[in-house]
Amino acid sequence: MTRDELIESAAQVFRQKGYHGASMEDIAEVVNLRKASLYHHFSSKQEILLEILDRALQLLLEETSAIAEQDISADEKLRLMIRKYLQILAENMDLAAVLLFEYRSLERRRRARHTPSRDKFESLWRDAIAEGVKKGVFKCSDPAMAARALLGQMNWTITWYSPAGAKSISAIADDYSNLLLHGLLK
Amino acid sequence: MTRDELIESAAQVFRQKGYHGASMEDIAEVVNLRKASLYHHFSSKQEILLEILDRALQLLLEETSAIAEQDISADEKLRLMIRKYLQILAENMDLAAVLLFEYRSLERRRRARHTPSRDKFESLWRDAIAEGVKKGVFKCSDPAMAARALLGQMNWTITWYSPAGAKSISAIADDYSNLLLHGLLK
DNA sequence: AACTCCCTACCGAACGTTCGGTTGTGTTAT
DNA sequence: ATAACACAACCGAACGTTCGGTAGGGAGTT
Repeated sequence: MTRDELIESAAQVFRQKGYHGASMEDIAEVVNLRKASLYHHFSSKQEILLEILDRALQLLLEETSAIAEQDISADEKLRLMIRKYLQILAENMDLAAVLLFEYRSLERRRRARHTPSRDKFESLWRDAIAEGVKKGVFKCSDPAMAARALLGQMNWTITWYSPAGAKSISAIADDYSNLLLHGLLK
Repeated sequence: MTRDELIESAAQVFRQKGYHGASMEDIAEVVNLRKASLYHHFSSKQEILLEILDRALQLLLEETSAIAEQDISADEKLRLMIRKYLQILAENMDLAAVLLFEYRSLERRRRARHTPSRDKFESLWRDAIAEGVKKGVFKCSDPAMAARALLGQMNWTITWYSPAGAKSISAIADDYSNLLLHGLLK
């Protein structure tokens, strides 16, 4: 039983029941172990949660920051970042859902350790938009708020998206991009 | 101690700790009662949760549907609905946060009773956008998805908004409206 | 006024259950 | 032999819920 498998299964349980609603026995059941055995791999339930959050954020940070560093037009960059973000979200729905919805279940001290990466991630989007404004391709009075609006609509996707649904992730990404860039008005 | 005060206080605790993370004693403490006394007003913890969700949704549904029925231009209607939605969210942050983030903690049967109102609420937004498309003022290939995108960014606001922050709710509503209608591109 | 009766609101104590976590002992693979 | 891994059994604490009972105020009767 690898650490990654345990993390993945725990994320699945946490996503389904919430952190406090899920017991160590619930997690153990998924991986066919007794709950005592989990303590051979992790020191506490909180450590599992932290590892899920760190891992999920790392996935998102790595791949989107690589795009953010590219030297391409601001609107094209945003399109690519949106697509990549949604892709990772869809490919790691359990991890991502826990990252987005169980953050507050992390106790103070662990949360303090995790938060800097979160801020760094948000600034990635803020900077991408601000860059477009500076270059004269975007008009936007408050890039920080536009970034949060965009992140909000993308994050919320996880509450309704299903791989079995009619729309593929890349189709959703295109819709989001067009909506964000061109708006609703004719 | 009125039922409304209890609901409000319970929402505050649920928002802070999550449904499963909050104990009946936590709630009782806020209203200066013993936990046993709560069972004079409610039959169970689940009933409290359901009542919070119903109440929050009712607030949102009543006021936004009144706007949706008005005979005004599609873009103006959307602006008003966005403003009203965010207003109610901000004025009832505890109730709203529980509605948005603790939905899944509601057990099956109670959830089944609550869900129809949710669907009705979402269709309100979908119809508002579809109406604009039909009248030729919006261009949008998938109104249902645009509605979910909009709801996503508005809902996410509750994760970062603070009444003490720099931006007022109506300023945020204007930003969201402009972004949604005109887009980011110059 | 004095009395009984009832009702709402509340509480202390305890119930059975489940929780996260520990301990000690086996089993397996190197 | 040794280290890694898994297990059964167990612990104290906390959980949601129940129960018997108390305090106090209003209504109705005498």
